Amino acid sequence: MTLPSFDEILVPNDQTQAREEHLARFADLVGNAYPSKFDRSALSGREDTISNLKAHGPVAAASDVMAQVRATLEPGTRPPAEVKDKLNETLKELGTVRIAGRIATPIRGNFVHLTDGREKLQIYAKKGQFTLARNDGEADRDSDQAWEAWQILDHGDLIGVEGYLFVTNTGEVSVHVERLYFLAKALSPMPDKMHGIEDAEIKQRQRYLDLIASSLKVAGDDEGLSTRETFEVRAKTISSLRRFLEDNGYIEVETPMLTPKATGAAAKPFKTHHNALDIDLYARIAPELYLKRLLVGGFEKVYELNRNFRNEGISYKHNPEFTMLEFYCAYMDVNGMMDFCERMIQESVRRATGGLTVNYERHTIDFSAFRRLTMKEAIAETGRSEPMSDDGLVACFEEFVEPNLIQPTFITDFPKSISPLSKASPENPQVAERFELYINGMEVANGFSELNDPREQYERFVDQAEARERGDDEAMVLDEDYVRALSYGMPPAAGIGIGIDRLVMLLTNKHSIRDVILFPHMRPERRVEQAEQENE
RNA sequence: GGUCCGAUAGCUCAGUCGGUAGAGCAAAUGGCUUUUAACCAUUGGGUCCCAGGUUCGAGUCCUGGUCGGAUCACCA
Repeated sequence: MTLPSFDEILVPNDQTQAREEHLARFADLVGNAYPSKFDRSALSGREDTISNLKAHGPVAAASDVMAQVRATLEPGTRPPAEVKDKLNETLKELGTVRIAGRIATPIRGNFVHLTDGREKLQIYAKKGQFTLARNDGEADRDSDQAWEAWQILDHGDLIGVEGYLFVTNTGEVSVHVERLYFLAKALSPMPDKMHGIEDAEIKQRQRYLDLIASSLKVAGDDEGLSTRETFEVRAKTISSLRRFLEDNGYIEVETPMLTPKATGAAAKPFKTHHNALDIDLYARIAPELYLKRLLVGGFEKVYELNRNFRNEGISYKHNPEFTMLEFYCAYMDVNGMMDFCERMIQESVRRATGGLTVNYERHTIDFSAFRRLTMKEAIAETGRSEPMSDDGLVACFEEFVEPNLIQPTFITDFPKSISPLSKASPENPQVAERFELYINGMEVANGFSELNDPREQYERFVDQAEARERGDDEAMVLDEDYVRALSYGMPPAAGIGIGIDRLVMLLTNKHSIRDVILFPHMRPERRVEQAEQENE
């Protein structure tokens, strides 16, 4: 086996060579170019990250004062010196701040911005007025050597500074550096500060670089959420869903990802092998049957928010692994679940966006009230005649109705034949007590009254097995232990699965699932020589 | 898998009819040193995705391939 060399992984060019030289000089100047820590100060009662200082700390306060002063001035004019001087006295009394971050602008002159990934803060270094801290416990380098060090810092390096806050002539709150710390080197050059990374492949493969680019970007804020903001909304959405469920008495559980049978949904699984047991296992396609075993066991409200794996096509709304929220509530039926789902999604929209409407592509999606239609009613609205067979009904729905369901809509009364885990309606035994939620033509959720009659559940599995015999390789697989579990008595219950990636797409106005997954599935990267060898 | 489009400097992109490989940003050197995306001057930087073909000559035309994007089909 031959491993690639360091130079094959990081191909040297004029930029990396300059940075390597700077790194060597820093190693000499500070003793250790990769120190273990940097303690940030806590002026505002919390660690002085740049974001905290700008949101809650003295930087926020001073910026407010300057903003008020500026509002009284002609655009482009500098704030009066007396205002600035007074503010600077107050800031200096606060004492020393210690902040760390990535150098967000090329070094040019005395000013540089640092970023903590979200916010930027300007720092000012004046020759003769700061020293360079050593990372090996020795005494600081003097101000001449510190100035030498300042000049060989590169765009993207990670540094810490100790100094006092002040306001510049143009009114920007900055840190006057008194002590400079070198924390880590950026050997590779930073992306273009105006354009960032445009190549979708690099954005996805090297998400770290995409995130750096979005934190360095200077202008052009009309392009919607940055990559950073998109994943912050994703995190907020997920935590709001968890909070909502827990406030309503649900507990989070974890059920197997590696399962002996891929069942609980209609999908093709990934197969793997356990060596010690010498058995094949499948990455789960749904946690559903495990969660309902917990209803049998007496957990009345359970949820699981985690990945499912389906060995199928990749598209703007499909990734081989995707995040699904599934939850089950004992003694509730399909109608109760629709009510609950509606309230929960409204809450997550409110948390993510502050309101109940979302602009998505050319549409404004209004989450304030979800429509409810039976599948047949939805087809009738298109003016088409109603197909007779279940398969025809579903095909007609998927082709003519689904793409046009832009506003949040619950579709109910699915054919029982395609709903093997769902209770049949007492009024119409051919119809399942099931719904799917559609938004912007995408299925976002799927829920039903859970079938809890073990004998009927067995018969449904038999029907699925027959469909499989006929060539439907996505028909559901019989789970004997699940039938056995139902035989002990499962309370009447409703359950639902919500596609989190798709929900986040809607909340962030992203049109590809890959834009809301940090590391979406991609073909492995191959170097040219490798590809050539394999082709021979 | 089908169709269409794309790949040129570290990044963002030009490149006309087939005739010496270009710009901005970034980098290096020097100057400036309270600036607000781009300060001034100079310099360096290229497997034009890969392989083959046509041609006196290919970034450009042709064939095959790799990777990516859009879209259609299947799937949540």
